[in-house]
Amino acid sequence: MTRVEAEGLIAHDVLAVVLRMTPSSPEVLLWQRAREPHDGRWALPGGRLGATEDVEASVRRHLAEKVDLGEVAHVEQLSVFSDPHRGPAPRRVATAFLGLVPSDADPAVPGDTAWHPVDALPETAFDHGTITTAGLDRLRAKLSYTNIGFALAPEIFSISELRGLYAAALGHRVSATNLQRVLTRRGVLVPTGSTAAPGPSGGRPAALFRFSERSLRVTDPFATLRPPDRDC
Amino acid sequence: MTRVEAEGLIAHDVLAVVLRMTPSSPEVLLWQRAREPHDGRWALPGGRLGATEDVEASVRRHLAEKVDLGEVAHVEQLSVFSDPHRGPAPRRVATAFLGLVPSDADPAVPGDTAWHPVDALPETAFDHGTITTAGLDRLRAKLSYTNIGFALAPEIFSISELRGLYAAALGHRVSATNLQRVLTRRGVLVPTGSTAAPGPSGGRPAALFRFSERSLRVTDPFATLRPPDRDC
DNA sequence: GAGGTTTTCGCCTGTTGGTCGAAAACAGGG
DNA sequence: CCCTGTTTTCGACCAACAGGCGAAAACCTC
Repeated sequence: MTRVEAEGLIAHDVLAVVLRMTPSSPEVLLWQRAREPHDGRWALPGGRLGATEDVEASVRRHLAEKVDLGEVAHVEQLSVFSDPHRGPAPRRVATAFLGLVPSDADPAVPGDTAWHPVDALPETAFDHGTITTAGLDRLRAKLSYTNIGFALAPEIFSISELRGLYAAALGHRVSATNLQRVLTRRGVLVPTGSTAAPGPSGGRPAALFRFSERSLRVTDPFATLRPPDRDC
Repeated sequence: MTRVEAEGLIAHDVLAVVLRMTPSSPEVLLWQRAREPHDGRWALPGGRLGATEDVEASVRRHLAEKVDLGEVAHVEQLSVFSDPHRGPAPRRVATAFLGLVPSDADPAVPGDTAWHPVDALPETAFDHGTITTAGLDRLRAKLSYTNIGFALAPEIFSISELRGLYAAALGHRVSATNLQRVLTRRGVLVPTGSTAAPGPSGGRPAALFRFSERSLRVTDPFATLRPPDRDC
């Protein structure tokens, strides 16, 4: 046992599951390792926690090396991964984050970095496959009771586009009727008044919407067992 | 800068917000520090992450020093607290957990340890007040869409007792009618068939219930925007 | 203008949660 | 033994909400 291990000092990493929706499937941002351990495998972006930053600042700093931070619309903490055998020695503890990139953004990425559909991941390094799944699960859950869709969608979009994004994230079909009604009733979606140009094969032009807020908010009906009389 | 700081090695602690419901208010388990820093202030139970354990195993180990682990019905990870200035140097990162103790348990605790109502906390050490609030917020949210009440209630209980626990945790009155209907419909509550003895002033004897499962489960209606046809 | 395509909107239905009041089941006192 | 007070339970009603369907609207090309 080395001196630092005896003192209980541990290397702390931050990692980000950065997701983007495509018409067919969610994609996660991975980079290919070029050295041992796990040479050649694909890993989540991240790196060491610095001495003067908290974990969120750290993950943003490391993310900036792989993707334009302006394109990342939302970042939130996921969970700590600390199994002593999650990687080869020496031991490393990682705080994982979820990052979301709107579907219309196509940020430039370094040569070792690429988007991979989550249902056909390459061989991943360490426990990064598990962490990716945890990120997607979190997104799916929050789509139901928050306005987190703002981080997947362009500024302006039609209900059809939004339905495609929700369907890709959730993995099942979504009713456009219901989606519009639920999100507008909750006040997360507001009409812009303008309409999009119809497609090449015609069709009624789609009304365009935007999210009322572009930061995370939990919507009301989340809380069953409410206080009486709507107050407290 | 010392050698270990240059290497990015950081002390990692685990902390637990252990909550218990009383008729008047939630209580959190705190112990009084007997040395600097923050000598005399009250702190959450916890300690260093060991070399051969993950964070959950670690928090259970440290918790066992303060309270009988058999009385802790549920433990889950909350969040990482990593502000470089959350305490005096040297820097420490902490993974916080939420622990729940049923209301009928009254575990023996060491002399430096005591339960404190969360609405009248003593002067707390470091950021432990903030962490306590985060724990209570998590509990309140999960009461709505999971069966987490199992960790607050005795094995067998009446609806009135359960209503008291929910009211204490949520901070507002709860309808007994609605609570019973919602929880039984979701299948988290099942009647035992037996009834309790009436109180000293009479009254109809209360039917007794128990939770169908004593491990965390997310209940269905949580997911709005369901897949079509109830399948998929 | 006719036919095809896409989106939008109104209507209906089943489920859920909130509220209220009546009824049930007990104790104690006259 | 009946009446009152107390506590719990249950049924009924209502409002809000999500899911589904089909008609209508608004565009295209031919």
